[in-house]
Amino acid sequence: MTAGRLEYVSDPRPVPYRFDTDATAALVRSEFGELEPGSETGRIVRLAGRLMLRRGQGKLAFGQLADSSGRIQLFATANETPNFEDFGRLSLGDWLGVTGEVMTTRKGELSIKVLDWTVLAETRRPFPDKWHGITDPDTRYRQRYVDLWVTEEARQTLTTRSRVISLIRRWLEDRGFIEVETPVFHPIPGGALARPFVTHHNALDQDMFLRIAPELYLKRLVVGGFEKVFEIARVFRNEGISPRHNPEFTMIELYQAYADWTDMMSLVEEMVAHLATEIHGTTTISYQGRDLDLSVPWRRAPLADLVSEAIGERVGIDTPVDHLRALCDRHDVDWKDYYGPGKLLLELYEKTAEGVQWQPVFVTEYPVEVSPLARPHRDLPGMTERFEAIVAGRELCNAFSELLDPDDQRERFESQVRERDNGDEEAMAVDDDYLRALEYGLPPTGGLGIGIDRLVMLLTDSATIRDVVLFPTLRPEQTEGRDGEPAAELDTGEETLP
RNA sequence: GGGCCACUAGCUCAAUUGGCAGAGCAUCGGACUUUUAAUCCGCUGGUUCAGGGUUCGAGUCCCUGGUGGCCCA
Repeated sequence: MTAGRLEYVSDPRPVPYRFDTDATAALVRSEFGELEPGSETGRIVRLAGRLMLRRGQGKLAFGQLADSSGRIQLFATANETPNFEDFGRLSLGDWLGVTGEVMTTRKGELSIKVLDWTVLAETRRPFPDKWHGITDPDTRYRQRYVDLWVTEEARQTLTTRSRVISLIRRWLEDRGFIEVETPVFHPIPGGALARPFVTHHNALDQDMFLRIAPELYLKRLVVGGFEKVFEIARVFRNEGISPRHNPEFTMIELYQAYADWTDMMSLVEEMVAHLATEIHGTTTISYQGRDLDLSVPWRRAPLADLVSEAIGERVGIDTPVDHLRALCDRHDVDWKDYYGPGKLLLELYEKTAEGVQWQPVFVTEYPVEVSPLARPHRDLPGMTERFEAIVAGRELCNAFSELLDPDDQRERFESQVRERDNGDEEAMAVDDDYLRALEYGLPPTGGLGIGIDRLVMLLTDSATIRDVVLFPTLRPEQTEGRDGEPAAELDTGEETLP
């Protein structure tokens, strides 16, 4: 670390409080991309960014200025650049504000001839190798502020993520959906089968749960008359970390009154095809070296059919429990005594059939037993009008015709409580206020939840969710205080008992 | 939770059979008026993840722990 390096520069000027720019690297390129070698344009521009390459050349110096749009060469001369000696002493990574003339060098490289410059911030820490960057994944995620400068794919992927979310928002708003915000603190965790994070509100002296899904609040809003709503919701699930799981992740959930699950299928496939076209210009993309055809329509296949196909014999919700258990044993699936046929069928599906699907498929007809918020299938007893979209072997979304009947919903909740008593820590609890809302009447409604992180993984060809999350959850670093003492414990304001 | 692998300078990586811890880049000093990861000369820079063990001698072998990656549950 080089502390206070710029104190030794012969003419240190104070770091300004603001710096006006009127150009970016990309703007200069697009406007002057086709200049002949040796051109001088007379056009003066002001831009700012980090110095990422530097080449001293005696009475000349070259550099590369990087901003959020890209990079462009800086050209400094002893005659025309103020404080030329100091310019040559800048470190890779220093932030600069530059005023200069757009020109090309003798070799034809588009450049900014530096006519004035100022340091906007010095880097006290050396930047990573200018060619190799950072390869250690842990360092990349922990020091994303460095990674974004030295790993071009990271910058592009995370920029694409922002773009995807923006496109989704616009696409839904164009279809009459309104965006809402519902509570993150839930008194009762609900809306999904997952273990929550628990926290505590001191003034209310009450435990709260970070939401595992916004579903029940959004359906309350449909009861309240918001006919088309969506929320881009950060949700929190207290489970393991893997290439496909981050404890906090982003879902988009939407609800549409007077619609059913078939409307949700159309909506998903059209929206995803739209996103692929906007991002890639085509609905046929490549993911992890394999083609992925996102063109509408996607295949539809009942869950029981896919299981039957995978295990080579016909099974369904009416297959005897003993036989389903035997099949689970044969396919190395753990089961519990309280599992009914629906749960056994789902476990078999997840073990044998889900991962082998590559092209998009709507897996339809989920058992009532494992779908406590979905409406019973209009034709098939024991089934619900629920589907998941599987793309590249992974769940992309979950959707259904919403369960409307408060009496049925209460029974489903109570069945969940029995599962919890049996030891299933992911089972739901009874939410009386939600039942009260249903008693006021929820109209026929289609609901849908999409995992944004996984969607962005598909659209950016990312192998791990950590590559599409700016700051993925990591174990805390062993930190030290300034004097090498262990860092002070965080004071939570919690009163401790004597 | 289980298995396998990795961890060496700020970054990227070497180090033969267990035998003086090295290079490139960055940093720092110097040369250079058209460079393109510039080039050239020089100087710095190490708790080899931590602790223990074996040994005349450990980056290397053994044990325990840490962090990360991949796979499985």
